[in-house]
Amino acid sequence: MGPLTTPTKRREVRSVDPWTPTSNLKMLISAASPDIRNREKELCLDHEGGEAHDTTQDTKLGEEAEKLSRKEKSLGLLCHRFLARYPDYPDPAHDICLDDVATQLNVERRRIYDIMNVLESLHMVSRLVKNRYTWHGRSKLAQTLAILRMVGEEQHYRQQMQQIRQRCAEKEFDFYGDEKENDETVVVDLDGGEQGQKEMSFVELPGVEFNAVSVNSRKDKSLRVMSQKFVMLFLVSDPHVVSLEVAAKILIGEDPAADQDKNKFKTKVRRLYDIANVLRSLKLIEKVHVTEERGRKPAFKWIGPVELPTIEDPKSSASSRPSTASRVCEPVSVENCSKNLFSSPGGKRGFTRHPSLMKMAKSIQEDRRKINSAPSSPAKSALSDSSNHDIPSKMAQLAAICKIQLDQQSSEPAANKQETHRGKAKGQREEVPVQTPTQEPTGDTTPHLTPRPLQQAAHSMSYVPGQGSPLIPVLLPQQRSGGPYAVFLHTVRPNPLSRPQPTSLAVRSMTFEEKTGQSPGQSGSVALDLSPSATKRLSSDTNTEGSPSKAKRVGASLKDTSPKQCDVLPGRLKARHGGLGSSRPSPRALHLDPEFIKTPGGAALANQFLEQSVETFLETEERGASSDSEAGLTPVPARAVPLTPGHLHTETLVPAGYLIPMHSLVGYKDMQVQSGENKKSTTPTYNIFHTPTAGSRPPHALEITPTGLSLHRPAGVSPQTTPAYRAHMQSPSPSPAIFNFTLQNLGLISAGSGSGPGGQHQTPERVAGMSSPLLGMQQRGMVFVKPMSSAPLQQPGPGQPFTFISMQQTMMTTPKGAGHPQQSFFHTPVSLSPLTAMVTHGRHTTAKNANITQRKLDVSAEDSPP
DNA sequence: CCGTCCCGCCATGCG
DNA sequence: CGCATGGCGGGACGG
Repeated sequence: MGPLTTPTKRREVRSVDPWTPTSNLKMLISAASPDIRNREKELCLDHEGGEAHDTTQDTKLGEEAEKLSRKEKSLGLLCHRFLARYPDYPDPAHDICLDDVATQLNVERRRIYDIMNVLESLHMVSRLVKNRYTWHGRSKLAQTLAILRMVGEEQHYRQQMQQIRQRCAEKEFDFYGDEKENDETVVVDLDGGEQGQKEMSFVELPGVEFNAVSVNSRKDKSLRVMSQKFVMLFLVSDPHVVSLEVAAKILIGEDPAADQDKNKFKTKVRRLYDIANVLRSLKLIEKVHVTEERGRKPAFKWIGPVELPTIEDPKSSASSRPSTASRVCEPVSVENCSKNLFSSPGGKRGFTRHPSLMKMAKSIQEDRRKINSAPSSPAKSALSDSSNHDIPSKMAQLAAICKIQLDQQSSEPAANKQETHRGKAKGQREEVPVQTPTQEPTGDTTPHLTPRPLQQAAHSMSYVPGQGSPLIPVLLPQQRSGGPYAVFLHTVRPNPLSRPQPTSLAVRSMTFEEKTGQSPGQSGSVALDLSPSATKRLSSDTNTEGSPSKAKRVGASLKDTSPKQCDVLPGRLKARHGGLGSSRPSPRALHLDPEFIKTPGGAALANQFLEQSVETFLETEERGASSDSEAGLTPVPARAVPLTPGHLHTETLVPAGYLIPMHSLVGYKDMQVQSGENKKSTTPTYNIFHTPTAGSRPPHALEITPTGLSLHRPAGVSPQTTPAYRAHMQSPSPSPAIFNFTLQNLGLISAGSGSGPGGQHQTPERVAGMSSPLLGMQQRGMVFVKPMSSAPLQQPGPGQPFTFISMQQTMMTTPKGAGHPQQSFFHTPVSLSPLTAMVTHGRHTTAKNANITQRKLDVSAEDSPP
C-alpha cells in the first residue's frame, strides 16, 4: 500500500513472463551468443519469454516480479531481455508491439520507452505507428554510427571534451571563474568546439524513418537526441572513453548555463545512466573509470565497432588523402542525413515556403503522430500483427516486379561496377551477410579509410544498409566532371512472411559525386532518393487525412522558394559574417528554441537557412583561420578559404540532426498498406499530386531531375510509381543536367542558375548561392534539424533559430503525400543521399586531434574491477 | 556516504 | 477525459 515507494504496482497478472532471476541469467547468457539468441527469438516472439519459459515462472509471477532486486530490474537487464528477443540482423524486420513487449518482459511501458528511445537513436528500431516499432537490429548500426561520427566531428565534440576536461582540471586548482572566461576567449578551441555545436537534433538515416512522431514536441525526444550525442562523443574521442561528467556537461550545452547547473547536471547524469545501460546491453560501451588527477570518475568506454563504413572520396582523395583516420567523410552526407526538426517557424519573405514547409513538416509529423498515437488501448497490440498483413500480396507483387526491373536496370548501367550482384540478389531479399557487429561495414574499417574507389565506397554504403533493406547501388558512368555518381536503388523485397511489412520496393537514391577537380579535394555528391519513406508517409497521411486542403496550402506555401533564397543568403552571410567576426558570441549562450524562438524576423526558413549556412561558413572560416586541428575542414567557404562549393555546402549544412537510414522499409510498408487498402485514401493519391511536398519541391526538382524523368504519373499507387522510378533510374546516364541538379542540391549552384559547379569563387555571393542550394536540399528533406533543448548556436542575435525542414521528408512524412511517389522520390533522393554523400566526398581534413587533455585519462577497466 | 538509477508522477499532445 | 509518450527527479538500493 502505501508506502512512499511503490504503491501497488505489479499488477500484472500475466503469467507470461518468466521473469525469475534465473531466467534473467539465462537471458543474459543467451544474449551473449547471438546465434542462440536469434534462434530463441523467433520462437519467443510470441511466446515471449523465450527461454525463460522453462521453469518456474509461470507460477507466481507477480510475486516474482516484485521480488527482483533492484539490479534485476535494471534497465540494462531489461534491455538484454528485450534484445534477446530479436535477431541482430533481422531479415524480415520484425515488428514490435510495445504492449506485448511490456507485458512479456513484465515491466511497465514506461521502461520500454526508455529502451526504445535509445534504440531508436541508433536506428535499431523505428516507430511504425502508435504502439508499434519495427525492429531493424544492427543492420543499420554501422551506417548510423558512421553518420553519428561525422556529425560528432562536425560538432567538434572532441575539442569540446578536451576543453571541458581542461577546465575541470583547472578549476580544481583555481577557483573557477576568472580565468575561465578569459580563457574562453582565448581558448579558441572553444570556438571551434562551440561552433560545432549547433543544436542538435536527431540524426536520421535516410530512409529510416523519420520517425514518426516524435519529432515534434520540442522537448521531446531528448533522450533520443541525447543518446545520439552521447554516442557521438565516443566515436569522436580518441580513446573512446567518455566520462559521465564530461558527457553531461557537453550535453547540457544548453542555454542557461549557469543556472541550475547542479540540478541539471544531476538530471542529465541520470539520463546518461539510462542511456548507458542500454548501450551496455548492446555491448557498445562498458563501464570504466577514468583516473584523472583528481580521482577516478565513472566513465564509459566504447567497445563497439570503430570502423564505420565511412567512405571517402575515392577519387580525389582516394589515394592521396586517405586516411586521416579520424575524419570520416564529409559532413555533407551527414547533413543530408540530419534533419532539422523544427526550427523556428517564421519565415521571412524569401521563404514563404519555408514557413509553410515548416508547418508542413511539422504537421506531417504531427499528423503522423496523431495517427500513430491515437489513443488506443494498449491492449490492442495483438491487432497489430494482423494489421499489416493485408496489403501485401499485391503490393508485394508489385514491389517484386519493380524490384526486378530495378535490378535489371541497375545492373545494366551499373553493371560495370558495382554491386550488381547485390542487385541481383534480388530475389526477394537479398541476404546480406550479416556482419557481425564487429565487422561492421565492410571492411572499411580500418580507421584509416582505405581509399576506395567510389564505387566501392558506394558499395559499402549500400551494403550496410543492404542488410536491413536492400539498397542497390548502381554506378553510372559519369561523364561530366568526372565525378562518378552512383545511383542507389532501393530494392524492396517482398516479404515472404505473412506479416511482411516490407514488401515494397523502392528505389533509392542516386548519388553523384562530382568532382570539380579543381580544388583540392572537393567533390560534391548528391543523392537522389526515391525512397519508400515517402511513400510511407503518404500512406499514413492518407489515412488520416487525405486532406487535399492541406496539401494545397502547403503547396502554396512552397511556391516561393529557392530563388529568393539565394539573394538573401549573401546578405545574410555578410551580416553574419560581420557579426561573427566582430564578436564571437558564445554559442552556448544561445539557446534556440525553435518554436519559441521563432524569429521575429520570422524570416522564413530561408533566413534561417542562410544564417545557418552562414554561420557554418563563418565557423568554418574561423576555424580555418584559427583552427586548430580542424583546419582540415576544407570546406570553408567564404572568403576564408577558397574551396569548392561543394564543400561549402556540405559544411554548411546543419550539423546535427537525427539521422535516418535511407531505406526504411517502413515507409514502404505503409504504402503498401495504403495502396492495398486504399480505402480512404482515395483522395490521397490525388492529393499527393498536389501535395505540398511535391508541390513545393517540384518545380525545381522536376526540372532538375537529372534523368529527365518524367515524374508525374497519374497513378498514385506506389507500385506504379516504383516503376517510374526505375525508368528514371534507367535513364541514361546522368547528364549535365544531373549535375546541375546535384549542384543545386548541394548548394553549389544557386537554384536558379544551372550553372556548373565550378564557377564561382568564394565571394560571398557565391556563398549565398551555395547556401541557397542548400536550402533546397534541406527542403528536399535532407536535413531536418530539430533543435532540441540545448543547442547552443553560435549565432546569437539575430539568431534566429534556424530550422530546416526538409521538404522531402516532410513530404514523405506527410501523410498526405502519399500519393506521389515520384515526386517525393525525387525530392527525396536528393537530399537523402546521406549515404551517398558519405560516400562521396573527398574532403580531407587533417584530422589531427589534439588531445591534450586526454592523456591524462587513464582508463581502467572497471567493469568488473574487483 | 555516495554512485547508480528505478519508479512513477505529471506534462504534453491528440481525439 | 482517456490514451500514448516521455521528461524528470525523488529517493531507494547496494557497495
